[in-house]
Amino acid sequence: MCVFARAEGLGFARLTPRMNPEIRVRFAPSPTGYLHVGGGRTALFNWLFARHEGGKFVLRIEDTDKARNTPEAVAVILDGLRWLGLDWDEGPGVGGDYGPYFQSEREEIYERYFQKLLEAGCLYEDNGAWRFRSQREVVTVHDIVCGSIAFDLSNPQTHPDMTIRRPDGSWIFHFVNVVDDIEMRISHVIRGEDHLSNTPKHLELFKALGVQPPAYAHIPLILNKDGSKMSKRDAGASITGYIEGGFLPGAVRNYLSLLGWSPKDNREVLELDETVRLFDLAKVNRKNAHFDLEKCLWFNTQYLQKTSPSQFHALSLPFIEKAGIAVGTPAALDPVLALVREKVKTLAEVPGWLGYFFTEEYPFDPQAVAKAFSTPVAFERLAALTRAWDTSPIWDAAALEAALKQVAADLNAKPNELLLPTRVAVSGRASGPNLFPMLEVLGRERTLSRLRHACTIHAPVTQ
RNA sequence: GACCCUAUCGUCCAGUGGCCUAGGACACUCCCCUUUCACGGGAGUAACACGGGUUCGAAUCCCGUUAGGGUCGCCA
Repeated sequence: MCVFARAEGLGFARLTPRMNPEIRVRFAPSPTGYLHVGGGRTALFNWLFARHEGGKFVLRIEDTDKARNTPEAVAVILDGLRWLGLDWDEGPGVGGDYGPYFQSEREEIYERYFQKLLEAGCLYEDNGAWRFRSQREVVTVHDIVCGSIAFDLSNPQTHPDMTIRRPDGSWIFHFVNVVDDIEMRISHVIRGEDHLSNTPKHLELFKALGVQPPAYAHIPLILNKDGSKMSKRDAGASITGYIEGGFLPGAVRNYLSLLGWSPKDNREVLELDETVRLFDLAKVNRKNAHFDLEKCLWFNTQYLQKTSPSQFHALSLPFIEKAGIAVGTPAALDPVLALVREKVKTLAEVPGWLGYFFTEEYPFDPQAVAKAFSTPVAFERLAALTRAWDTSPIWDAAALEAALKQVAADLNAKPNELLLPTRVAVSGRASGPNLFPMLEVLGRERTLSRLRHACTIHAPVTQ
């Protein structure tokens, strides 16, 4: 029998007091090869709580499953958290007083606690594995988010004794999780609601070990927009997807912070320090959230618009380089970026808008060509426009616009009948930045040669 | 199946017994701005799951039903 739990009728009275009044939370991911958006949100809430309370945010890697534990899989998690701006006070890379922070390196600790439970008679062997003998009680979870919930563990059929150690000596999640939370002096466990039903088991372990359990806060899950469970493949499920998709960390952080929590005053675009200031675990709601990529994109545009030109430049550059666009000097890129920045929702969309600024081999969209050059007069007009611009003493947006209007008047055409053909001729497409500023940036030489070239290749072959 | 959680516009959040003929945001529709597409400004469509209670009064409290989610592993 489990003597810790019996303790001559004193029960919880002889529990060891926690020596630290300090707030300490932890994010304890398993290195599965990707960081789930729900995990990112859990980490975020832990981090926000720690920062709000002036406590410590600990990162612990739960890599007891040796099979799929690789350095790459760990790196993905670390990179994702760093990208989101969630710095940890203790954990991989930064150390701390309660390490090591990889479960695979904490073997002796688990062995010690295992012996404790064994000596207390709380364990029994089953086919080589070790099980924890439940006290078969009603265990009540006092949860900051969910309230008090009673779980009746009395029926062994429905609540079998949990296994804590496999025949090969490796450890099971419930056990190491509890041991580490004790050893690392965790004061608040903030995790996904999928763990709520596991919590009574964890509480039994704490009781058997004679340690007062931490406070719990189970936060709602993030599901797909249709309510199904988000898996790796689903859009928006992986933090890496946001990094590669050209999202800004602040935007994703802001969006995720509002899934299950809000400042209660209808504000949505919240700076990080403001979120830290206002974050309140007790005000987290209990309803699962459905993920909406559209809204996340909207946040991204909000944050994108707040970047300075130089920030936008720096942020865009990796995506431009990845797209293989040779931009020449940074100075050549800036004016183009200034034209294009209001058109994009993500950094990944930047290259798509500026390709034709940096090559003469830009493609022509067939639909745009059909629309712009449907009639032979389009070429006459373009030719007249080309002549007028060729002799324009000044090459700036205002001059170009004035000249175009004059040409249109001379030709008895409306100005906007000249705009689309011009745009398609110089860019190959029907939409883009404001035309005249765009031509100003493009420059006289390239604009004129493109106009002539487009007339040559798109003019009717019947002439 | 058992146990647990949840239930306000399509989605995310407000709303904790009377301020609610339910508010904000995303999306959508329309209008304005615009010599493209966007941006921006304005307007609009759209919800208290259902049924019982409690109460002078319920989106708000209670019960049931239904629906969704979670857990029930020698996964984490």
